[in-house]
Amino acid sequence: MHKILIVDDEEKIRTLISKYAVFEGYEVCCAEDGMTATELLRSRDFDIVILDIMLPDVDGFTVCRELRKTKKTPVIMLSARGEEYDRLHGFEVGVDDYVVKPFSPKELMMRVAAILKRTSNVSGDAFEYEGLKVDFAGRIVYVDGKKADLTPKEYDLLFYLIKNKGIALTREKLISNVWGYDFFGDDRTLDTHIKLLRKNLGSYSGLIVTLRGVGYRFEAE
Amino acid sequence: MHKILIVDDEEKIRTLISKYAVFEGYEVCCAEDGMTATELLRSRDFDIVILDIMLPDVDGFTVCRELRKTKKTPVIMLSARGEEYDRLHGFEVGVDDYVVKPFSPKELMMRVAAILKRTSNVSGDAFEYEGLKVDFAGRIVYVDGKKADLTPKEYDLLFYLIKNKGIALTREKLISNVWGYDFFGDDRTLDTHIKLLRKNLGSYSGLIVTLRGVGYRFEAE
DNA sequence: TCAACAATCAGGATTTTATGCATGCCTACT
DNA sequence: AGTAGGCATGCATAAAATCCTGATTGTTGA
Repeated sequence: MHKILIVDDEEKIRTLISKYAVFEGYEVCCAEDGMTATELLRSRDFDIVILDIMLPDVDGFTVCRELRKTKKTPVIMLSARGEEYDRLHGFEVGVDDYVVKPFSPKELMMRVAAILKRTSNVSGDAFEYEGLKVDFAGRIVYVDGKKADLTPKEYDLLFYLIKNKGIALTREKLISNVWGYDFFGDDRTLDTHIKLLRKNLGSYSGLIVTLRGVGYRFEAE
Repeated sequence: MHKILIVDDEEKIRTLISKYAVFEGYEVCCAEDGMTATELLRSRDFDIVILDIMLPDVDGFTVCRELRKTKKTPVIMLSARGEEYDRLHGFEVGVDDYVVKPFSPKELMMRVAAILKRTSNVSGDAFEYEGLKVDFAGRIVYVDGKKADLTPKEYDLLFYLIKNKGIALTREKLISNVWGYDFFGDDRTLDTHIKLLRKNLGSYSGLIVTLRGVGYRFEAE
């Protein structure tokens, strides 16, 4: 179950979003000012934050910037109509999406779902799916609790696949991203590494799906 | 052209919205009470419904709830000022957006456009029509929730059809775009792939309409 | 009804991927 | 230095999956 933090000074808005979010099955937590939000974000882990720009004390951007110093929890900004220019500003701070007030709660929930789908499993510095775990910081792969012995290339390949899970990756894309744009090796090279990687993933080898005539796709979910 | 149903008991309101909607190029239909609206919604397909809460017979929520039993046509609710609490009630019923009276017709039209844009099938990287869903990024096709197993050609063909939905595509056009300008294969080749594709689409095979002497057209709506 | 066109079918041809093995490079250790 | 071992790569072959074709059957519209 995903945890959402809703930050807005208007009680009506908080309640509205909250209701929809609970209805969608999320665990909700609210804050009405920037300081409280920052404190909550520091002490607890949320899966996503819905953040109003205009807050009584510090503004939403500051909260976001502060958050970014330690975590990369996804952020959706709520901006009042006519604050469009903030959009550019926001991306520098690391905002994931924008919704302009007055908004449709349904649309907001759709965006939340979209972002969560994109970031689920890949929570910052680790990926986990059933018995498969990848520690990005340590470059360690666990298969059913046991360390799997991946070679550098195998790890790089797996890493790229996971980072783009659910997306059809062409052979070209894989090769140029894992090997480098200047690599002109044999096409079979990729096959071979996929094979080795699959072998190492044991029962999870099926997560790497072959797309004939296209490439591969990593499927977790 | 999108079809709108306007439901309101006040004739003045209906006319006002209607005028703007026609001006924006929508096809408009009106109802002045809940029963008529429900009947219309059942017998015909609209792209969006603008629904007043206060109606002479059943209220807007009931109409919406009834509608939701069979369709997911987007709904914009019109509520009189001071009925804010209804907002919270609305989510249970599946309302997409709210507009408080008195409203600016321009704003209403903007919201209509926003919702239509968001719900009109091809929303960026996915296509959805009833139980048929195509995830373009992942090259995955879902038929009634289940993954369909398309071959590369089948997928390419479907993709091209969807990207050009509503447009009559000649055989030549299809072949040169899906196979390549230099392909001089048999005409049966296209037939065969259409057949296989239809088979994979199951109950949605009818979306691919045969145009005798011309080619095919993908129809979603 | 007839002619034109589309749908269907099955199997051989073709394309693409998987696999196993050999090679050569690089690093670490002796 | 020399050497062993690990790793990336390339190739040959095996195994699939997918495509295409031509004959045949079914359907449509004038």
